[in-house]
Amino acid sequence: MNISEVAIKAGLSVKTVRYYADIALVPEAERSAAGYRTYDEPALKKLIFAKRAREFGFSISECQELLSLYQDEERTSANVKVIAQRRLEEIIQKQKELESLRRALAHLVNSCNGDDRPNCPIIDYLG
Amino acid sequence: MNISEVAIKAGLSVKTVRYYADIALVPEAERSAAGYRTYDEPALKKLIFAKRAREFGFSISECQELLSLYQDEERTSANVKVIAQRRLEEIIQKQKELESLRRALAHLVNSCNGDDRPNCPIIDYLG
DNA sequence: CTACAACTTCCAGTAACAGGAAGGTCAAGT
DNA sequence: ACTTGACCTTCCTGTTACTGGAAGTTGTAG
Repeated sequence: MNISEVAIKAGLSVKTVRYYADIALVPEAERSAAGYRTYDEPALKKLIFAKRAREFGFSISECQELLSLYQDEERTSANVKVIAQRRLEEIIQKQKELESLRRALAHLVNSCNGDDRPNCPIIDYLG
Repeated sequence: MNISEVAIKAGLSVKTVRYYADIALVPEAERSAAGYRTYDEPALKKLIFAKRAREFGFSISECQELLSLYQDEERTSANVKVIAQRRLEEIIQKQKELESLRRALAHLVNSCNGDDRPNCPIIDYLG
């Protein structure tokens, strides 16, 4: 497969696939005589894996770790779980922050008349 | 006030205050003979305003808009409210995304034994 | 033989700063 | 007067995970 075919199958952009090859996250399988990147099934699977991991918000380096574990027959599920749990905690933390922001901002927005006068509790709060 | 004093009072780093001056978000009030940035009370207030707005997740350019409105006696609260409401919607949208991520990831983490065997539903799901 | 699509590398830009180098300035202590 | 050390300046690089675009090469269809 050439890069555009594998990109479509993985649901990634060509740019992203090339980028993943550059940073050695998912290297191409081989190069054609003309220097074109070519991908095989295992490489495609890794791209799909990387894509899903990224969707969960794992960083590139976490994706590295996860991909290593993915390919490691000797892996332990404990190792995988630690990484996932760490990410889960981050998500929960972020949720807490967002919820407190949402409450405060919603309160301000609700108390703002939104009319043509200058008086505004949002501005007052910020200033 | 020199930059470090105003930075402390605004709860920002010196680097950030300098950056805000560079991008003209909150310019210094004047320069001393030696070329030092000096800040007065109004400048400090703007820095504090910018800091609070950033904490709500407003982008720098939104902070620009809000600061203009802050300084505009002719502003309408409607204009302010539009910006805040837009941000509120973004927060709510992000919350939805995070909640769906959290659910999916929590489910995977819960179903993973986390032992010394390679079998792992997290890896299975990603692969 | 000629388009034209798809490929390549390389460089710049994004957001909002942080880190650090090289050098000028200021106030205090000797 | 001199030195020391804290604080200031500008300028450049790095961060994250890509995206956009330029310039040049290759593959393929008509």
